[in-house]
Amino acid sequence: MNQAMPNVTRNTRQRAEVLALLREVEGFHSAQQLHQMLLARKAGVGLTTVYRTLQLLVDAGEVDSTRLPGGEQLFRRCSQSKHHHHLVCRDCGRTVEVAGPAVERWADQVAAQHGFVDVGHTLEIFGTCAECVR
Amino acid sequence: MNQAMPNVTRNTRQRAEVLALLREVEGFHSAQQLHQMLLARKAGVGLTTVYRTLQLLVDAGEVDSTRLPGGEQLFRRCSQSKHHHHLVCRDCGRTVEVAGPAVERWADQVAAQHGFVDVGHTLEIFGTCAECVR
DNA sequence: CATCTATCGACAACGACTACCAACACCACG
DNA sequence: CGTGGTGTTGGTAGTCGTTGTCGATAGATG
Ligand SMILES: [Zn+2]
Ligand SMILES: [Zn+2]
Ligand SMILES: [Zn+2]
Ligand SMILES: [Zn+2]
Repeated sequence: MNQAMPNVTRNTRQRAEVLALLREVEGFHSAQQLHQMLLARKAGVGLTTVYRTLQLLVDAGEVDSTRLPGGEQLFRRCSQSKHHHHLVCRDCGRTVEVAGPAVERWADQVAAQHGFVDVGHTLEIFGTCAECVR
Repeated sequence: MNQAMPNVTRNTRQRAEVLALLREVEGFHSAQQLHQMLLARKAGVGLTTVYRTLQLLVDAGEVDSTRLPGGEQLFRRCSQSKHHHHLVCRDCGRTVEVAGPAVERWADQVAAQHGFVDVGHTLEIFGTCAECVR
């Protein structure tokens, strides 16, 4: 007959391609950009699969995601697994990982002062990097 | 003949309606939500105009905007016109306006250290407010 | 190999948002 | 008050990122 247990993650060629690309790429990129790169290297991966794989990786904590002011979602494989934030170039996606212990404390403290619990935060710094200025 | 100076902001009924609504409403709402409210009160304001007016208000610093995790843009008339951030309850949407001069300086300084220019940032603190804990 | 089923992917659909453009209505001026 | 011009409106069509659909495909297990 059969048994119910729809919880197996398969090791497919497409997921390996996406992961390999993310390992070589620097900074944040959109799903569509990554898809274009995969096309360029003749990796056979559909756009839908790119989206799904990225979402899987985000859920698994393997990939960080942020959103452009326009709402577009960007993805990046992060080197650190601990909590940190990003300084991102609006034009080329170059990213610097930054840590601000003082900011973390400030955020928690402000929230506590107002009686908030289970506190989290989002913080992104945007700008144009030195390369893109020229 | 004529003179060139396309920089006059007119005082239209539609803009007054949007502003009046924003004055009565509490917390963050999407453009479409606000449009629905305007429909309900029989104010004749098109969706396009709602979007345009909100963008005007954001540019003028009269209204603050943030983005839902899904990317949808939310708007709120803020009591302060100067730069500040928000502490938002995940459950009820209650919002506290907070200011952190130290954070502002830190963000600009970090960006400058890495050669970034034209720098901006986003910062939101999320949590569960005292009311919603009970 | 055989079989089961998670996964793929081309395409359609969706939702937020914007461009278009002819009709409209502020408002400075006469 | 009229009137002219020009900033503004708004229905509609289109853009764009993202997700749903569903038959075809291909991992994994024995
Ligand atoms: Zn750059
Ligand atoms: Zn943090
Ligand atoms: Zn609450
Ligand atoms: Zn700030």
